[in-house]
Amino acid sequence: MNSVLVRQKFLDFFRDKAHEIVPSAPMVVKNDPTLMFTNAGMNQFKDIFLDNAPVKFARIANSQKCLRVSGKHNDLEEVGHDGYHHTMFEMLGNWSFGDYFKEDAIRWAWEFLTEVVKIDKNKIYVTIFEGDPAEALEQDREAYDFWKSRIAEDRILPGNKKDNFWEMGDSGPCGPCSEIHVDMRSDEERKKKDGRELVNKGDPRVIEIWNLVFIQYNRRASGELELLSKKHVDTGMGFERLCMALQNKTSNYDTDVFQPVIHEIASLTRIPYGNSEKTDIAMRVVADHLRAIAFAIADGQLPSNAKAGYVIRRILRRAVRYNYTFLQQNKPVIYKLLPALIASMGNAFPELALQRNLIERVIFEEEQSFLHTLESGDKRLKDGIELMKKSGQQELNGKIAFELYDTYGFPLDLTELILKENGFTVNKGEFDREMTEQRNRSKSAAQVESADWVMVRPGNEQTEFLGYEHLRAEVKINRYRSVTLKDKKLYHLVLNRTPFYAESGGQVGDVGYMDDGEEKISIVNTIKEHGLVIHVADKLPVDTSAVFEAVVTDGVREATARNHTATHLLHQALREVLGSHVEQKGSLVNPEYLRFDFSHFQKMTAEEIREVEVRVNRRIRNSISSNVLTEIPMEEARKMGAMALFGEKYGDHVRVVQFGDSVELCGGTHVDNTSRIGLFKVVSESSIAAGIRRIEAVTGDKADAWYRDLEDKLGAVEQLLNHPQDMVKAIGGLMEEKSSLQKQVDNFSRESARLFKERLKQQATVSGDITVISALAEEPVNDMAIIKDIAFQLKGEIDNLFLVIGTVVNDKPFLAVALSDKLVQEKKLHAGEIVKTAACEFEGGGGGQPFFANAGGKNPAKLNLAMEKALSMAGS
RNA sequence: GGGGAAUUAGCUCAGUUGGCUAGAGCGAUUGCAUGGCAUGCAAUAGGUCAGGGGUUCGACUCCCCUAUUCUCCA
Repeated sequence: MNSVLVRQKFLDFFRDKAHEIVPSAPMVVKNDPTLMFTNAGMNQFKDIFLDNAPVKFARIANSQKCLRVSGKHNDLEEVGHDGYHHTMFEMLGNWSFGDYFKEDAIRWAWEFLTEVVKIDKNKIYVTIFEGDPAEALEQDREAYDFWKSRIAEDRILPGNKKDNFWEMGDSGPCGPCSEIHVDMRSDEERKKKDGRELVNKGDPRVIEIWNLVFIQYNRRASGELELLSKKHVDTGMGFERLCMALQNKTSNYDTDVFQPVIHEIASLTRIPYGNSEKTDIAMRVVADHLRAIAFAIADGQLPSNAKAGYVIRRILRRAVRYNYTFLQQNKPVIYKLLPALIASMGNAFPELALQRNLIERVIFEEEQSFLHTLESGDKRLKDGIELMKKSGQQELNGKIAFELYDTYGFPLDLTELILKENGFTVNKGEFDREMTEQRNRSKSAAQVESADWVMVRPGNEQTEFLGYEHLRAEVKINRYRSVTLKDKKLYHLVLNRTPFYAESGGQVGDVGYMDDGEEKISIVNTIKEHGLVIHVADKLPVDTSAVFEAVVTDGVREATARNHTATHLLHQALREVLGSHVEQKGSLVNPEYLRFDFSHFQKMTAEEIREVEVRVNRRIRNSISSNVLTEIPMEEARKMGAMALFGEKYGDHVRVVQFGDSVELCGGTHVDNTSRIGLFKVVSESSIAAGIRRIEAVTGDKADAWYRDLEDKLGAVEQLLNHPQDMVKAIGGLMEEKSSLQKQVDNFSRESARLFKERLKQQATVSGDITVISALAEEPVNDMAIIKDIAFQLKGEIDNLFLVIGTVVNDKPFLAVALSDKLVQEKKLHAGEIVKTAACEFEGGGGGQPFFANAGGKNPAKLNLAMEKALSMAGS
């Protein structure tokens, strides 16, 4: 059964059981500080489990793109070495929100596996939670009984808390789970050893394919468990594993999910798959990572140097590293695999084909830059090896290996490999110590402690957002908690209603204050977390049950709104001027300025930027009123021509913001008429990644200020030039004049230097076999650069020269000594030493090379003494 | 969020206790050679040593701040 059909059958099956089929949420998580990527199917329903969002459908099923590369689930280093670990994978899941529970979940899982996709019942084992005395939890008897009626009791295995009790995090919803395992071994092997002994024992052929989680508890921050009133089902089945089982393969990579890409790698590298263990691992790594990166980029997460973007970059780099070391590819090649990936997954995920050009360019550029990193690390390591050869060391200092890794991004295993090729080893103990230290530093720096929510007005009513119309409102506190990070203590307040806009969609959160007549609490930021609008305050009100007046700082909000509306107009103008390939890739809107990142492949020309400005400003002057539609079904919004990003959440009713022909899905705050923006000015256009450009612009007062600043500068220049008729011409004339004067000055100083040099030559006295010259340099040759120049010239012209020149610049004495090479060698004289000793005379210091040195001091009156001192050292 | 590092010619990079007249390769320009090209030979131009402060007689080099980039940890 091919993979496309498997996915389809799963969704069809649950559709028949009255489940709503929803699309995969984006792999990149927005608005959840605790998570960078979707790492399980349940992520997009977290708000429902936490009871922060209403249930729209009680039964849901889908296939969710997941990425496990950071945090609790981190499989990155395992990928490729076996047949079943992945960074990105699809999770098939069915959910019940307060609807069906253990019985139906178990019945349908069994029915799907044994009747729809027809897995042999005799190869299936299930596990149930065995209980945990420490938590006072009993064995999950219910699950056991429901299984008992379907499967032989000796195939129902008890599992411990680690395997069979699922928790979302340190706190939150949790509950026992029941796993379904399939024994994929051959008949003979199965006869030899009972499969039940291999369940959860790491045997790659006896694998868990489905986990049914029964959410019935909530864990409090204190660690206590409380029973939930509404129970939920959360299941997850690894799509790739299921395909492997159904296609009777020994590895996920042998299924039709990966084989097209692996074939392509084999043909590009001219190494057949199956050639050797090492090259096979590398090909699996590349195939897996390509998928993860391509989907991440399609979901809008570009590789970068921090946070989520950096995680993506690291995945790509791991692929490049394997490609480089084991497949001998030292040129970018991974980007060439995209067509193969699109051929196998493009149907289920159209975003891949639509963004192909961008994805290829980004991957190409990243490959190139990392290959460069590897090259320079390689060079650095080879330098270290040369040193070891000279000193006869056998083992590379672990600190050096760590430095290579930590600072230059050079992987340890590559260091070890190269050392081994040269007959050396590395001290891994030292390396690990450095690594542990690094970890501890980070941990102590990133400590955030959130206390339990204190419910002031229980009932979890949704916060009503009033901010589109109002900047102040009477509000009450629903709940609050304290948050401690490092030495700072802040308070999170959730209100029944609020005029404050929470940071979202690139627009920063509102600031302002809350006042109950007794005290004024300032709100320093507003953020969104798990569907809650959180007002961040620096102190807790004395009376949390009071009625407050909540007030948003309005000048700031108005400035932000101007920038947000201007962002929409900019987006529209860019598409008109550059073409419809322009897509939003990131946006920041704050009171100061706006920043807009978009896909485009060349630097914008000055004319294009100007044209964009003209178009935006024209629309501002046309005074276009806003037309905001709320609660519009997604389909309708698309019909209106709304520019939307991929992967809105399921069943979403969206808000559409329209200014004339500019139609966007947007939850942000806007001005009611474009004329309120006043003025728009692009202040910079730059590149932030391959195929992505960034525009920064200002509006309103800030744009005024920009032009005023320019005016001031021009005014100042004009004044300096005595108000010429044509400023450009005047400056051009000045520049020309300057360069001709400069030439004259150069000639003069060259001439005075030449004269000075001639004078010095005439002053030369011969003492023994040494030609001594000593002189004071005065205007216009009292310049150390000129003196140096003359000294080097004389050194070339006179044999056995001993030259001492003194001068005074800005009331400070200077001394230069030049010796011909012969004197240095034969008489063991050293200008640096001479100058150092002589400089003591005028309270200074100096140094230099044996043949030329200079010194400076503080007391110009003693310059003569210093020169004499220097001369006295001529020896002879 | 924390640690480490980098920023030198158009590009890629050297510059080892603070003083080597800031260099190399590629590229650019010019001239010469060749019927033309690949190319070869020769010469020339090109630098606020990221920006700002400090220490010092003297800073590309040491210290502090800022910006940008890279990298590791979370």
